[in-house]
Amino acid sequence: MDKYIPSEIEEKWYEFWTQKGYFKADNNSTKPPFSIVIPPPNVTGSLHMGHALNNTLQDILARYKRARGFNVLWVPGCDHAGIATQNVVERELKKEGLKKSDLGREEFLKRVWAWKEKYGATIMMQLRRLGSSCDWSRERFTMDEGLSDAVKEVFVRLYNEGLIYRGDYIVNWCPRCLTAISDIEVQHKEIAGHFYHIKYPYADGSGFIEVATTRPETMLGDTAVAVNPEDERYKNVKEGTMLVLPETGRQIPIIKDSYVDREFGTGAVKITPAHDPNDFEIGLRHKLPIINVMTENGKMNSNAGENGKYSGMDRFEARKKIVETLKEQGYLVKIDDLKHAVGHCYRCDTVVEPYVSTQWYVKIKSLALEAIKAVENDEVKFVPDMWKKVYFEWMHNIKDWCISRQLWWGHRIPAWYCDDCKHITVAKETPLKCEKCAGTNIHQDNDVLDTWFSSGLWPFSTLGWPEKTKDLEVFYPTSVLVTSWDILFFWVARMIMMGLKFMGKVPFAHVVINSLVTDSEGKKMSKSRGNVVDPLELMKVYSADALRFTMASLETQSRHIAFSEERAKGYAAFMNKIFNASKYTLANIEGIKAVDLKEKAASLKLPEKWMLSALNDFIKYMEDGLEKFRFSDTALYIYDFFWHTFCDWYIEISKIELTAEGNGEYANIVKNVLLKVLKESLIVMHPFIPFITEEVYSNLPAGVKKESIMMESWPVVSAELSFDKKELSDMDDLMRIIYTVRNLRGELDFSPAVKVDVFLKLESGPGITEKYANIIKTLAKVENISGAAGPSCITRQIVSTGAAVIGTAGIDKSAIPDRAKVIAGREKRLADIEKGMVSVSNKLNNPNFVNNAMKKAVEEEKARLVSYEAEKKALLDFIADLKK
RNA sequence: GGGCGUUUAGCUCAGUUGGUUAGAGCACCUGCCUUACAAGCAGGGGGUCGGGGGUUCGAGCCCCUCAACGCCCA
Repeated sequence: MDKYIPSEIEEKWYEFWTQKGYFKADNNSTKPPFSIVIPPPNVTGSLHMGHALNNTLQDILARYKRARGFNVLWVPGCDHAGIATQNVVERELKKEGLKKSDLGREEFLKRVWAWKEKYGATIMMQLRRLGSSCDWSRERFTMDEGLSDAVKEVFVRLYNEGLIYRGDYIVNWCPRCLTAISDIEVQHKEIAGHFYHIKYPYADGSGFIEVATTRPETMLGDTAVAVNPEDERYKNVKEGTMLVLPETGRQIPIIKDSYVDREFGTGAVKITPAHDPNDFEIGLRHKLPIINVMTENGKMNSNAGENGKYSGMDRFEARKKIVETLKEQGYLVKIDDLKHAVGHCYRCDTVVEPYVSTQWYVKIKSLALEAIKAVENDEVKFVPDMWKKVYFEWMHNIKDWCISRQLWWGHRIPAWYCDDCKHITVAKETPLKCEKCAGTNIHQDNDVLDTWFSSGLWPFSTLGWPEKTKDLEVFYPTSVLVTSWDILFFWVARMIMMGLKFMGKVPFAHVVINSLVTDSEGKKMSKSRGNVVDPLELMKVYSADALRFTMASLETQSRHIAFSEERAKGYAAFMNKIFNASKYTLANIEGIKAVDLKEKAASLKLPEKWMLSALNDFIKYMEDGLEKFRFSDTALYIYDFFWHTFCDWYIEISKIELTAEGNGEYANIVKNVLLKVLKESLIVMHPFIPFITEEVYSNLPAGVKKESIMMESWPVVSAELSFDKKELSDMDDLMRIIYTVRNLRGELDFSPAVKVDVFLKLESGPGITEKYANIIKTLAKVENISGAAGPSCITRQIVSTGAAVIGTAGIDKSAIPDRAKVIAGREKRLADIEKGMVSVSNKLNNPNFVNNAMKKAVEEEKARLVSYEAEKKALLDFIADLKK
C-alpha cells in the first residue's frame, strides 16, 4: 500500500466481484430472503445524481443485508420509456431526412430495438461504475418477452373483469407527441395569461350575456353557456334561452348548473365539451353536442368558425385572430391579466390540449380501495411515515387511468376489432378470427399501453410472473423499495394496486422515499438551467466511494438534498484518511501473533478496553440505524468513529506501546486490537464504500481474511469486550486532561511545537496522571508533569463530559508569550459562566421547579451550580493571577 | 381554493419519547511539514432555534396563530 489512487482500485474490484458471482441470489438458499427491485431507469437515460443517490442507498441495504446473512436479491433493469425513446429515435431519423411514417410501424420498431441494443446498456454500465451489487443475471427490461407476457395477461384479465374499458372521453392531449397522456403526466405551471370578457348576443336581439375565458379560440366549439341556478343576476334568464355564438352563426342555449362559481368572472361560463374536462362533464349532464374544433396537431379544424374560416391555423395564432375579430365586431368587452395554471406535457413541455378522443381506461376505484387499506394496515410502510398522507390524499381522489398511448414503441394493446360485427376481441394470443362472429376481417388496436402500466407490474413481472417461478415464491413480496417521491403516484401507488390485484400481496414491506437532488442553491437540476452535476465526473475526480458516502451522508429523509461539491471533496479526504490509517495499521502489525482478545479481557489496559467498547457501540449504532434506514446518521457515525475515535485517539495512543522498548507482549495485544478494529470497521463501512474497504481488506495479513470482504459476516458485538462504563470513565478523564492541557496551551498561546511542563492534580488522586503519564506527555506535548502547583502557576479546571470538576491543570505563567491576549480570552469565558449561573439559579430559586421536577433533574441542576461556582472562582483567580 | 412540507451558525443540514450553557460538516481565524495522512495535526470564534401567544417546574421539540418559501392537487 502506497498512495490512495481510487481509479486504480475501483474497476478492478467490481470486475472481481462479478466474476466471482457474489451478486447472484440463490433461490435454493436456506438463508432468509431480502429482495429489492430497482426503480427501472429509462432505457434512454444516463446516470444522474438522482440515480446515484437512489442506487447508493439500495446498494448499502443490499450489502448490509448480505453481511447479516440474508439471501439478497437486487433485480436490475430498465423500462422502455415509450414517449422518450420514440422521440429519441425519431430525432435520429430526422437527421437522415426520414419520418417514422416513411418506415412504417414494423421497420420503425426495428430501428428502436437496434437503438436500444446499442445505447440501452449505457445506464446499466454506469450503475456498475457506482458499485451497485445487482444480480445482473436477472436483469430485466419492460419490453422483454416475459414482461410483455405479464402485461398482456394483466390487460386481458382486467378487461374480462370489466376493469378495463374503452370510450370517448376527454384526455390530456400532447399536440407534439401526438398522444394522450394521463392526468399525472401533465405538469401545471403558473402562467401570466389573460382573461377575455366576451359578449354573446341573445338570439332574439334583446341584448348580451357576458362570458369570460382564458382560451377564446375554444369558443368556436362552444355548445352552451352555463350559469348558476342560484345566481340572482340570471334569475330572469330562462334555461334554454338561445344565444348566437359569434364567428360561427350557430345558436347555443343557456343552461343552469350548480357547478358554475358565481364569484368567478361574470358568473356565466362558456361550455366547450370537446376542449375542457369540466365542460365535458357538464356536457354529459345536459346532453350537449360535442364539437371538436382542433386537429391532433393543435391546429384548428374545419369546424372552426363559419365555413371553417380558422381551419389550419395554429391554436395560439387562432386565439390572436379571434380576439382581433371580436374586437372589431364589438364583442370584446375587456381583457384582464390573469395568472392561471396551464398544463404542460411532462416529456416535451408543450402546452397540453384537453381533447376528446377514444381511449382505454382502467377503472381504478376498487383497486385503489385495497391499496389504501394495505397502507392503513401497515402492510406497506412509508419511510418517512409522512408520505403516507400524500399517498392517501391522492388515492382517495383517484380518477380512472387512461392507459392508451398513440405511440408505436411500447406494448401494443391486445385488442382486435372486427370490421364486420364491430366486436372487440381481447386476447393474449393473436386471434385469427372475431370471437363473436368468427369473421376474419379483424385488425389490432394501433395504440400501445402507458409505460407505467408495465412498470406497475415490475415487482412480480421481473420475478417471472405469470409463470409460477421459484424466484416469485422466494423473493415476493420484496423487502424494500427505494425510490423518489416524484413518482409516488406514477409508480409506487400503481405497483401496490397491481401487486394486491394479481399477487394477492403487497409488492414490498417498506417504501423508502429518498430525497430529490438539487443544486447547491436548492434548484432542480436541469439541462436548460445548466446546473446539472454529472455523477460520472464526480466519480472520476473524487472516487465512487466518496460519491456514495456523500450521497448517504446527505440523505436525511428531507424532500431535497442541496448537493454541493465541497461535500464530496471532504469525503474524498475521508477516503484518504481511511487509506492512510489502514496503511499505518498494516505497517505496524508486522510480526503479530494472533491472540483471543476475549481471553485477555481482564489484562487489557484502559485504552484497549475503551477502543473495543467504542467499536461495539459503533457496530450496534450502525445496525440500529440501518434497520431504520437512517442513512445520514449512520454515515456520519462512520466518519466520527473512524476519524475521531480510532484515528485521533486510539492510533495516536497505540504509537506509545508500539514504540516502547522491552514490552513485546503487550505491544502484540495492541496490534491485535488495531487489527480487530480495522477489520471490523472495514466490514461495517463496506456497504457505504465498497471499493476502498475491499482494497484495504485484501491487504490484511493472510490468515485473518477470506477471499473477499463480501464473504465476511457482520461483526458480532461481544459481551466480553464491552466494558463497564465506570471502568471506562478513567479514559474519559484522561481524554479530558489531555484536552484541557491542549486547550490551556492554546489559551496561553504556546506553539504546538513546544513541549511544556504542566501541573496536574485530580480529585481522584494521582492514579490516572501517574498511570497514564506517557499518554498525557505524548498527546499533549508535555515534558514534565508535577503534582504540586508552583506559586506562579496558571491553572485551569478539568471538567468531565458530565460537567463535573475532576481536577486542575496548570502551567507556569513565566513561560506565557502574550499575557494581555490571554486575559481578554479568559474574561470572555467568565461572562459565559455567569450567564449559565443565572440560568441555573433561576431554576433552583423557582419553588415550582424544586417541588415538581424529577429529583434527578433538581440534583443535576444543583451539581451544575456547584461546578459553575467552582469554575468562576477559578477563573477569577486565574485572571487575577495573570494580572499580577 | 385544498393538501403536504420547510424555516436552527456565513453555507448545507442533524437535533430520536420535552430535561446540561443547542450539535456536525464545510467555510473562517491562529499555530504547526509532530514520518499513516498538509487530501494532514492541534486549538478557536460564530446561533435572541422565522414572529407572536399558550401549555409546563422546564419548549428548538407539544398546542394556537401569523409570515415567508417550496412542492403537490384543483
